[in-house]
Amino acid sequence: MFKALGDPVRLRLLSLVASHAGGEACVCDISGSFDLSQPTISHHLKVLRDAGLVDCERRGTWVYYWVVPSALQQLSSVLVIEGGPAAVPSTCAEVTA
Amino acid sequence: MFKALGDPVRLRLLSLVASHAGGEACVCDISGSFDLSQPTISHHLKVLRDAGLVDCERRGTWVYYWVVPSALQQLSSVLVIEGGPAAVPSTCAEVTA
DNA sequence: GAGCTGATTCGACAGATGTCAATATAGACG
DNA sequence: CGTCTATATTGACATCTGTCGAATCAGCTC
Repeated sequence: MFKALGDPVRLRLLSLVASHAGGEACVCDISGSFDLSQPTISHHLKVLRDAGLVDCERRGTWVYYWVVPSALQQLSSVLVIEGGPAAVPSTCAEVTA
Repeated sequence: MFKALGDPVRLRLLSLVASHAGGEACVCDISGSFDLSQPTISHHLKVLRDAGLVDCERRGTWVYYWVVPSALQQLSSVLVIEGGPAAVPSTCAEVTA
C-alpha cells in the first residue's frame, strides 16, 4: 500500500477521489486534472485498486472509483504504532477533556 | 515519505528502529536482520533519512538511528483526512464511551 | 602512525516503473 | 448492426531503483 501511495500522481488521484462529492468519482471527473494520457491514469488507478486502496464499479459508460476507508485506517494505525502510543492518544485525550 | 516507506526493506528497517530498546538503534544492531549487504542497508537508511522519517547521530564508532515521530504523525493525519473524519473518531468514541 | 572495525560512498548492472501510442473492450444510442 | 464515447489493455521504451563489490571515511586501540 505504501508503495502504491509512493507515486505523486497516485497520491493526488486518491486525494481527488476521496474529496469528490459523494465520496466517489468517475474517471472522466478527475483525469482532466492531470497532464497525462488517459491510459496512464487508468494504469495508476489499477495500481491503487490492486493495493486495495480504492474500489470501482461500472455504471453504464462510466466507471466510478471510491476510497476503501479501512485500508487508510489500517495504514494510519500502523504508523501510530511505529511512532509509539504517544502519537495519537494525545488527540483522543484532547477530545475526552 | 510514502515513497520511502514503499520498499519492504525500508518499512522493516523503520519498524526495527522504532521498536528497538530506547527508541534508537545502531546500524550493527539491525543490519543482521536482513539478508542484504551492509552498503545496501546503509543506502536504505539514507533514503529514510532524506525523507525525514529517521535521524541519526554518530557516537564513536557506531551510528545510531531513531524515528522522527512528527513525520509519522504527519503521514497518519494525512491518511485520516483522506478517509474522512469518520475513520478515527470511531476509535475515540470507543475510548470516551 | 598502523591496523582494525563500523559505516558510508562510488560505480556498475539487472530489474522494476512510469509513460505513451496503438489497440481492444464495454456500453449507449441511433 | 454501426458508430460513438468512456476505460482498459498491450507493447515498447526511457528512466528510476535496489543490489552488490570495491573503495573510502571515521574513530578506536595498540
